[in-house]
Amino acid sequence: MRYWLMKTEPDAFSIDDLKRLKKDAWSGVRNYQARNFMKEMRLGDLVLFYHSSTTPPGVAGLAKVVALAHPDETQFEKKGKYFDPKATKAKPIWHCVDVGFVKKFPRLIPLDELRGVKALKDMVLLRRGSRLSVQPVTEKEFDGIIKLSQL
DNA sequence: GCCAACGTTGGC
DNA sequence: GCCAACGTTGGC
Repeated sequence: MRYWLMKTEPDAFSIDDLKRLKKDAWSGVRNYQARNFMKEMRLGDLVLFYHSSTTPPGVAGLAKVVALAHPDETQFEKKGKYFDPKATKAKPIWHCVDVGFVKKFPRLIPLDELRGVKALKDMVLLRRGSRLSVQPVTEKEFDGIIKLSQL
């Protein structure tokens, strides 16, 4: 079992949206590194659900991988924001996993609070200039965040 | 294959 | 809205 963190702007898709839909495809990722991490995901992997561009930004809840990486349909939608003219059905470029709702944390854990926690000091999220929207998280980091969520 | 220009991310 | 960081594009 591995652990991950995935960022989203809650105006576009929030933990409450996932709760309502129960599960959804994590479409729209257009960064190769982030895509490659999704390809590594296995069923049941747990995902920290991160809200970005909010005041404050932070970890909002927990999701899990419910479908392995598959072609991201939005790359084929000509009128869509995520259309990629280089992609074909035979040779898709972008893939995404499906994530299922697990829980919304009783409180949002602000980014600023994560910075102060020793066990989290090496988190990808906290590295300077890390804009990666899909990131691996170590078990130690994951456990640390779960603990914080219960404070 | 270099690298300048450009676009995007995301905290502040 | 600003801007630092950094990925991508495209001319050469």
